[in-house]
Amino acid sequence: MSRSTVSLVLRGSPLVHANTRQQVEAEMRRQGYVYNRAAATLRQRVSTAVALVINDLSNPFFADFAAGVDEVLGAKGYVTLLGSSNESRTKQRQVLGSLMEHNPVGIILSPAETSSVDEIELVIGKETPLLVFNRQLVETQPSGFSYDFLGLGNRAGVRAATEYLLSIGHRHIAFYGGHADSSSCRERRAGYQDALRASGIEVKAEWLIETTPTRLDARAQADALLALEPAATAAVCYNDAVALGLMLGLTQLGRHPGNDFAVIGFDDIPEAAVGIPPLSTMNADPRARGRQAAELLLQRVSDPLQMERRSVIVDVQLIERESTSPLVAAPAEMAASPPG
Amino acid sequence: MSRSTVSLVLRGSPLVHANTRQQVEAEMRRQGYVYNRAAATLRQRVSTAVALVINDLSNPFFADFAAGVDEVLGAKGYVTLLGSSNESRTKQRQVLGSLMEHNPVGIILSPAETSSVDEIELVIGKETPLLVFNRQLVETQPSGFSYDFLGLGNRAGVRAATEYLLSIGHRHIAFYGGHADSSSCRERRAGYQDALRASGIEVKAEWLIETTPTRLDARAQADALLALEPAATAAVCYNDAVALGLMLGLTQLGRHPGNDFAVIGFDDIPEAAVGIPPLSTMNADPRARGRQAAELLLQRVSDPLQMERRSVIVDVQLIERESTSPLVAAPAEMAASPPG
DNA sequence: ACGGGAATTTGGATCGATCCAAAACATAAG
DNA sequence: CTTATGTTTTGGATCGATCCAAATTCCCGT
Repeated sequence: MSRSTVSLVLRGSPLVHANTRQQVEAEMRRQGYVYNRAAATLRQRVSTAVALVINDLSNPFFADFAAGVDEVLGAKGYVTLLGSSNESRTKQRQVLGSLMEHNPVGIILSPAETSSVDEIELVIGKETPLLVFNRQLVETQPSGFSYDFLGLGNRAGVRAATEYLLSIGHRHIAFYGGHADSSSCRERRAGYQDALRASGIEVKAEWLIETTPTRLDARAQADALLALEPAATAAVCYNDAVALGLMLGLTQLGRHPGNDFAVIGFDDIPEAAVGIPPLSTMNADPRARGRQAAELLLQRVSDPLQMERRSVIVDVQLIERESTSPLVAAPAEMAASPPG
Repeated sequence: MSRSTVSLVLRGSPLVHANTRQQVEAEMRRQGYVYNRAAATLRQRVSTAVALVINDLSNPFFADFAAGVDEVLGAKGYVTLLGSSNESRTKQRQVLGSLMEHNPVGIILSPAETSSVDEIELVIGKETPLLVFNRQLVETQPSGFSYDFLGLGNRAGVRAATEYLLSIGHRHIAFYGGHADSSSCRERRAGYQDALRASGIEVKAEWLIETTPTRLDARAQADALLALEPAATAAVCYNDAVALGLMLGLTQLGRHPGNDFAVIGFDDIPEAAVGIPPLSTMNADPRARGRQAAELLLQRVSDPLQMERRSVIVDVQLIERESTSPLVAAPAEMAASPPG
């Protein structure tokens, strides 16, 4: 019964005799022994931890994503080290630094806005595999640093949303909300412009309305939409939070979204299905994205150098609800489709 | 420049000379050195990790709670080890076991339904401080095992909600939704009964209507409410999901919640504010609860034996919205109204 | 220049698990 | 009984940081 034999039992090695194994296991139970993974990690230089850093955990979209990540990591025997940055690059640096001390085999990062490649590399080094989710990192100078990326089809998705509005007769369509300096907002705007251009409609700057990506601000600035000339009859929104805020704002201004104005969002957060009216939007299935992110990272971990740097863009799906009625006002219809 | 000196620098010890410290720090930067906390933990037998196990991360209530926990832990230099159990006791056991291998200084657990004290103790031992959130653990046999508890004032909260309905004139009030075998549902029902009894109203069994705690089932069973004799004019719901489902169901049955029927929920999830109509509910501020849980646990960690086992119950606050209108078509009597 | 107390540095031993090469044991064949 | 062969077990060395007691250096007053 030497240390070595016990260690073999711990690792489930076939080298130990069945009898010996049983004795050891009995004694472990008797003592209430718990495996010390830190010690194993120290010796083997391979941990079973993965760092997950989220820019905004209280956003259900990212919370769901985190749940998906943890689901897969847990199933494969990894432990999730959680950190949240609250969109602060400083906090993000601290959190990453602190997590790095635990030697994670890889990192899944949903970065704070405007994070740069360099600042991330500085903290995590070149060795630890990194998977970036949702937002591209700002690349100030060409660096040899390589990471995988999982993102939403922002551009294609918003293009589809816009084309849908066009298909039901709208011609005066604004793009509402978001900060022009965030990469996802730029991409979504591009999709909007793609769709309009493809239909031969000129895109005017004043049809791009900026707000902070919150319900509150979106609601406050709703009047900017109605001030357009000619008046907009529909808006493609940066995300659902903005869209819901916009619908509230429009209602307060005496308009009836879903009736005399069409609104479409992005994300399909749970509130979207129960909004007033239920909000049409683009669904990205964040939990599935979380699972996918974990899978991608683990593939990279098992094979750090071989594969090319990957960039996976996932298509989002149109969810038609009542906030997008056809342009020509039809007799009011009863809602028939139950929310998911 | 021996190992020992470097170690002193790492720990920020005042024993090292300023010059030496600078040299060492310069060399660390040059090498891109990262501290190996596993090694330190191994020697000191004190980790900086806290395990956080959540029963349902995709529920915004718990996601927010987790965000609050991580906020405080991160600020105090701890790392959060995340695990989610998806309400499965088996998964919960696995996750706890796996996290224990990382030697956390403490555990914050929002337990899966019907988890027992014994099964938890079996996995985590008697040594690691435990803070249980939201649900009491089932106690099958008296055990010396001790843990702290942070919970919501379910009973007092629902009592307040019910009293509020009474104060605006309702007399036929049902308790709608939830499973009678979950501890939070029992507590909330008790609060409902407290309020009615205090007003001298008899509580009949058929006024307690069970559903699964989901929007879908709550919607499907709405007719059970209207079948009561005399018909209910108001319902206190197990939680917001149930309340929102109920409102949908009532609407489909031709009723108008907030107009000819009062509904009040519990939790104040984000959807509540944008429901049709906006839902009155009891707010528990999950993020603040998360912060509080982290504080409580860290207090215990810093002083494992001294303090008595604590059980903190936090009051929830009434949020008045439009789903609870006063009873208008009341059959006369507006006698002695209960204290507001 | 020298003793002495304070300031600073240092070499082993240690935490718990793993690696590795070698030892001990068992079994079958010659 | 020995050799050969395969099966189990074992003792040191190791990972990186910390602890601790002891050694070294520094600085001051005489």
